[in-house]
Amino acid sequence: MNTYVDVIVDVSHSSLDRVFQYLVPTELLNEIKIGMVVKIPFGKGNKIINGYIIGITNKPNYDKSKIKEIKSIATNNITIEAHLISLAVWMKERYACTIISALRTLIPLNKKISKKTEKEITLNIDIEDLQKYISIWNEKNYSALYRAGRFLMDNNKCTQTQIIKNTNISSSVLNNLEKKGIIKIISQEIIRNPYNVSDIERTDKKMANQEQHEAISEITNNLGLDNQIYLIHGITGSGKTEVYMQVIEKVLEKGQQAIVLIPEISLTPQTVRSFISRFGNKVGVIHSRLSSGERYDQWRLAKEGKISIMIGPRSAIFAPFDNIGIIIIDEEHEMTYKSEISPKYHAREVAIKRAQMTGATVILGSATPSLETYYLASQGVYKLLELNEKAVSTNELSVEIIDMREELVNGNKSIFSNKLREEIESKLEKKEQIILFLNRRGYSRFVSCRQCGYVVKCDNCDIPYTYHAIGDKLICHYCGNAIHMVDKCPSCKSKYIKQFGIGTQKVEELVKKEFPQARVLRMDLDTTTRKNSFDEILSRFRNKQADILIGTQMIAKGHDFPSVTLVGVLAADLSLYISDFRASERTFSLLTQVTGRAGRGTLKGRAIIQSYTPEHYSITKSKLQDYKGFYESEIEYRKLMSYPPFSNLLFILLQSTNEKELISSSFQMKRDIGLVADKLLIEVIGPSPANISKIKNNYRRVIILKSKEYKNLIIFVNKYMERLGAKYKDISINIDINPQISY
DNA sequence: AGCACGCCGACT
DNA sequence: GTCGGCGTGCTC
Repeated sequence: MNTYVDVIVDVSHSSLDRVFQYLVPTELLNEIKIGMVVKIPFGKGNKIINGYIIGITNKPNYDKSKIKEIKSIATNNITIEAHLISLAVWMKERYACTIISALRTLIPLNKKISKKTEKEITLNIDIEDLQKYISIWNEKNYSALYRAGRFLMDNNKCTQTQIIKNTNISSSVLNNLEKKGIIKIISQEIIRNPYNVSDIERTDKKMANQEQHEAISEITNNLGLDNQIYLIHGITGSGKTEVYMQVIEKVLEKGQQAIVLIPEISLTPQTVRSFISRFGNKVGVIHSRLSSGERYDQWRLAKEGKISIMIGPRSAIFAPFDNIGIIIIDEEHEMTYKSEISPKYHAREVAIKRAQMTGATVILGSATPSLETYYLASQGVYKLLELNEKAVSTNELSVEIIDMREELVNGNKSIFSNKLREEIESKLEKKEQIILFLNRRGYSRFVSCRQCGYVVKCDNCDIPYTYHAIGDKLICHYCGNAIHMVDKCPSCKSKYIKQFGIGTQKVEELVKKEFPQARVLRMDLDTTTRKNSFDEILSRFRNKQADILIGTQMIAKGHDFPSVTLVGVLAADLSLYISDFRASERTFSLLTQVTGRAGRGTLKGRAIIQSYTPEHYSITKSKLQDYKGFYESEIEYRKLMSYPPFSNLLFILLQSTNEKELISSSFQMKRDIGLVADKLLIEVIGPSPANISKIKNNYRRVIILKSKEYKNLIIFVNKYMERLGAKYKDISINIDINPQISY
């Protein structure tokens, strides 16, 4: 009887996103397995492409005479776990992507994958004989040979790179030594290791405090019993990592594996270090800057069972483990968990799905959980575990909010309040360190009155207007409403109304002017483009080669600077009044994080938050580090406006170089969508200019579809998007469901 | 997607 | 007569 396989072909097109059947040649009968990648002839030209086996059968449901044979098994012998294939199918349904694009994201294929080799040098003669050679070389002034010999005395086994680097010889010297029979050179395959595990000192587990202990036993007692999802809401320094690690220890004892997701390794190096120092070479690390080869090595180690913990960014959720006990998502509120390229999956959602398929437990951890997650925890869908005590006693942090409107009234027009200036001077005098934070991200600007703090907002939406220099206009990005730029405050008639646009560069200039004695470092996207510049700046600051660090949100994450005793937030409002319903959430989270940088050492910490709207709840609640208070206010707003978690948003991004055509097409498309939206319970918002209305000569407009039912948005996409694409083929259409940043 | 087929106009 | 334009349709 013939054996056939169901194959997904490696071509990303919706019309090919279905099963194709192939005949298994007899010589491959015993090798073929579900999850395998095979080479198959495809199409009229019988072009050889990759195919993914997702099923095996004896009864083909296609004309037998037309079924072709598998050519061979793909190199690398990559197979995927069966449940990962189901996961890919789920991703197709959830994210309206092709199965093949889902499969591609979870297999390290289609990239140049090579095994890396390194030459290993071994001494081939006795030490005494080497000693003799060395004296001869010394006598005859063979300096390169002499240096190499001296190095080999101490290291009779080393790699070629090591000896070349340490002795400054060339490889021809090594070849010479090999010819003389003094050394042996063996080419060996090495596993690229992005983190040098052996360099990190091992540490034992710490004593858990009462709270940590309770969390650990709650989770470990229920491991494997159900697919419980936990939310650990733990304040900064409450020791979430210790809880993760002790849970993982139990998981490993059961012979199971763990996946730990972190937002971005370079931002949370300490988390990675502590995992490695606890679990050593059981840990695999995926780094965003890894080459595809390095990535493949980590993947293979997981596949072969040589590691049992995988740490990495969102893609690490696809680690090829076959017996997962726990999936941990640290800083679960971070937006990097949502992929911005197709398939636009959210790692948290995928993690929960994968856990459900495999019976694993999920831990979501954060000091400032996303509204979506905390809402589900409050509804009892997730189990909430709270860590309110500091695990390590740190000094108290006093946070003060400065009303910048008053500063203006008192004649202070500078970006520093009098209080902040005093504090900076005093800390400089005491040789303590200072962080100045200004989140100037993207092009976001808002228009505000310096007299009364009024922010000019759209009448139809609770969204501030965005200033557009072209036409000197104020435009609402949610409904497209536009008014002319105001010349005086609509609220108090003051003429001190203007758009805000101070960035970190300007701050650096002003700091140098006002505090000429201070040594200043600036860290933002512009100063960290070079490789390693990120670490360079951080370590220079940590080594006290500077007094003041000025930076954007990249300095807010879990860095430990024991000598920092003052954090100044120059303009807390910057991230607040951008055209995004998540602005408050992000502001609160950011302020909580950045103020937490002060007082981590033995000295008392202080934070000063400057704001033009100090009464806003995301600012007042961050002063008290009061997440629940913030949540209560924010969830009310979301409910009122019917934003997530009470609805789902589908962003349709339209782009074209032809502005006129784009505008008319966008209105026409809105009408087209309107014809079918009602019966799917979808509300259509827009079209309006995108937040960035033109990028690289492409004009951008957005239509937003809003629905309580996620699946209705998917139905809409599957049923109508292709048709819309065909109708409006001159404009580019991109969709994103529940994006983390508004377009 | 990507390739072959095919049905038309401009050439050797 | 035939070379090559791109519109159409199919891929196990």
